[in-house]
Amino acid sequence: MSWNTKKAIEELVRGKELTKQLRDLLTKSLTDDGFVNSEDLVLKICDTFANTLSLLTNSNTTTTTAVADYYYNDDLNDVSQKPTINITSDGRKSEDSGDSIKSPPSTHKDRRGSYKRRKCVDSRKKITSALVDDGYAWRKYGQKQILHASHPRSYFRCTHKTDQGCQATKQVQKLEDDPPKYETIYYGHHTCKNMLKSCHFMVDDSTCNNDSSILLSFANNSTLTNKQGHDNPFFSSVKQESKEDYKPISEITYNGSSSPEYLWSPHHHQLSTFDLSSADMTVLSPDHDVLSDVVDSVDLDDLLQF
DNA sequence: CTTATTTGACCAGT
DNA sequence: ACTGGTCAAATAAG
Repeated sequence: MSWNTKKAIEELVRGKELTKQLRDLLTKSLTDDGFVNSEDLVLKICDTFANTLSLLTNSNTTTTTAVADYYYNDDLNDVSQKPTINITSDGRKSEDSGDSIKSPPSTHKDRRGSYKRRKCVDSRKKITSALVDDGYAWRKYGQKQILHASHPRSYFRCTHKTDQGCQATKQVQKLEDDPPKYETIYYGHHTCKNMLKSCHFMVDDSTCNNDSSILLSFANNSTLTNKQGHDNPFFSSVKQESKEDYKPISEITYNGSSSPEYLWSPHHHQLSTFDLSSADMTVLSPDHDVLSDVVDSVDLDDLLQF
């Protein structure tokens, strides 16, 4: 068993334990109104972890390694066999825009644009078929028409930049119209505590070591509805970005060297009913993007610490 | 009222 | 000089 596989199993075990804690938390803190299936839902999440663990531990070495590499690969060039994964590893944000931005520029009143251009930044790229709510609270701070691009690029920073100094940012750009294709590039990592919007949960730090956190996206549309949050409080504050609808995603790319993020897909019907019997080893075949399935309903951020 | 978005200005890197 | 990333005033939304 490869190191990656071992690590994956370790993390899954930990995730499962954390989910159990979340279940306990939910059953205590939530009332029935609007969230009647909370326990059922979390139980399914637990099952997902259990199933994944089972798959990993029972499958052959080749398969598990492939899966693990999907998660942990930090080399952009190693994902050629996985076209939906686009990993970038450009290093760290140069010393930085943060500083130059933050430092209150002497007495000069207008220091707009006073920054250092982004360069060699730790980024994670995702390609989606529609704008996808990743669970974080973002605030748009700019939009720019990019050369040779048919659509403008939007710039977002974490809402908690000012109050918590969270440096996470992202850029979203529409690449194609038909079919719609969006590229989202994430820069930096969320250091804010309260960074999740209500459709996601974050296990309290006290339950995780090393600042690890597990994010869960309750995307089971068989038990929950998502019509602008009218039916379920867990979607109540999910907002749209750039006035465009969030729709199912077709592709996900991320930087495997950092933290895999799983996107919520409100129209994805398979995941919630994922079960071991139907998800036999064929699911793990190299031709099938099992993770894009799993990924659509579970949002794990910073699962990997380094 | 507070908070978020829009949009032109600004500036560093190329 | 051009381009892309950010700022912040103006504006919109809640």
